Amino acid sequence: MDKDKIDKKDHILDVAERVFSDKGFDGASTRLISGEAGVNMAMLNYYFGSKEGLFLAVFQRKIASFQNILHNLGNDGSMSAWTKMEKYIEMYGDKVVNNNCFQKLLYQEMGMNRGNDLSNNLRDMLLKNVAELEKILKDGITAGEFKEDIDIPMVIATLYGTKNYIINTPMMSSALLGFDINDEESIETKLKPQIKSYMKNLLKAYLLK
Amino acid sequence: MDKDKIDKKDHILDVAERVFSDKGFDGASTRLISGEAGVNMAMLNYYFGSKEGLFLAVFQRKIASFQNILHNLGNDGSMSAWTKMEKYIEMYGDKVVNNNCFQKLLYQEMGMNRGNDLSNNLRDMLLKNVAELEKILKDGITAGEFKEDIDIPMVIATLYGTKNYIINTPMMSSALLGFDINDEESIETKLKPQIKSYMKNLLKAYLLK
DNA sequence: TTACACTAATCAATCGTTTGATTAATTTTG
DNA sequence: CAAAATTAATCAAACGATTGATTAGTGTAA
Repeated sequence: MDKDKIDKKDHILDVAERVFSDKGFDGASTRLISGEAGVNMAMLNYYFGSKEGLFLAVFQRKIASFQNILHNLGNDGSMSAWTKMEKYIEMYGDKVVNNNCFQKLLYQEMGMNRGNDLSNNLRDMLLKNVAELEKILKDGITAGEFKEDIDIPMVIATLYGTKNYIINTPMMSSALLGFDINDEESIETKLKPQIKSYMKNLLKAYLLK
Repeated sequence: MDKDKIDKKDHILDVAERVFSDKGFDGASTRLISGEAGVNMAMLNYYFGSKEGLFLAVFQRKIASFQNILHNLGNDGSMSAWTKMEKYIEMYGDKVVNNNCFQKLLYQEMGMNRGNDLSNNLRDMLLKNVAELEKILKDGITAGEFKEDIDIPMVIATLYGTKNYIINTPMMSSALLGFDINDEESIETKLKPQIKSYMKNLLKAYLLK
């Protein structure tokens, strides 16, 4: 069946996503990926053309799902700007845990100075999400809800930077927070509530008049 | 002269620091590093034993200088907790620009899940810096200067995370901020003042009663 | 001479990729 | 329908290139 093929490709992508995010692009060999996925090495090239093609496919699979999640939020006129921010924080707090291995991979690659198209694609993708945030913040200012002198780009850097710091340096954040960042239950019961609550308080204090 | 040897080693370390931070450990080949440094490939092993030894040496050279910078701050009783925080932010804002290529390398390596001793050493080193911040924040609470329900680990994550986000993903932050993050003059005249001012305002709103 | 600094050449290992052969599945043909 | 032809999926083996590392030898200064 065709279904099996898709499942198999998907399985390879799952494994590749994990291995890439652990070892980085250069550190993850095709032998390791194929080995962990339980498929023949040649299948990677058969399906994805090349190692870079596989890497790209890992991202492209996710990009679509990220695309239109946020767009509805910014254009909803019935909510106050701050309520939108709270919704945004809620969503982003959930994304932290669900896709933390992909998020790690994403920002790892963004940090590299590869001349690839990939880097540009990723940047544009992220900028779309960021644009929604910008819109919410600007609307909040013009509506008189937020202070006029808030630093929008920096707020965005804080929002994503705080999250990245926690999930990208688990050794540090585990020691800081007092529980294991890599443990799924701890993430669900401790990290998610904590980061949501903190971020709301932090931004409430900074943004609201 | 022995001086020449030291200068040469130092030159190699400078180059290695930059190349490692650009390409990552696995992506940076010894041929590339030696080529950019203008030395024979074998000199890397001659001086540093191995590629990993070179990598380690890049860090060890910096670690010492980071060690005792912050310690004086926490134990100065004459300053208020908030003044200490401001001093901390000033210092950290300067560090952003001066060592941004090393900082990138540092957190790149911290993100990797290598079982190395290096990762543990780096974590311990960073935790020492973090401990000073923790002390300032705790003292501020007991002194009645800061709110009692502030989330100390999260504040630290925000402080370092915001900085890391900006310097580790220059493609994103350049687009966000509207100027080139990699341009030294822009960093000096724009980024440094902006990040200092923002971080003070942000934390003032969140920390102070 | 002796110890050190340095180089070109070379090493085995591993890299990503390609190959030719084999099997499984599908389509076409009689 | 059944046989033949075609395509897709999979594999072990090997490819050339590159990796980090080592060697044997050259030059140099004390």
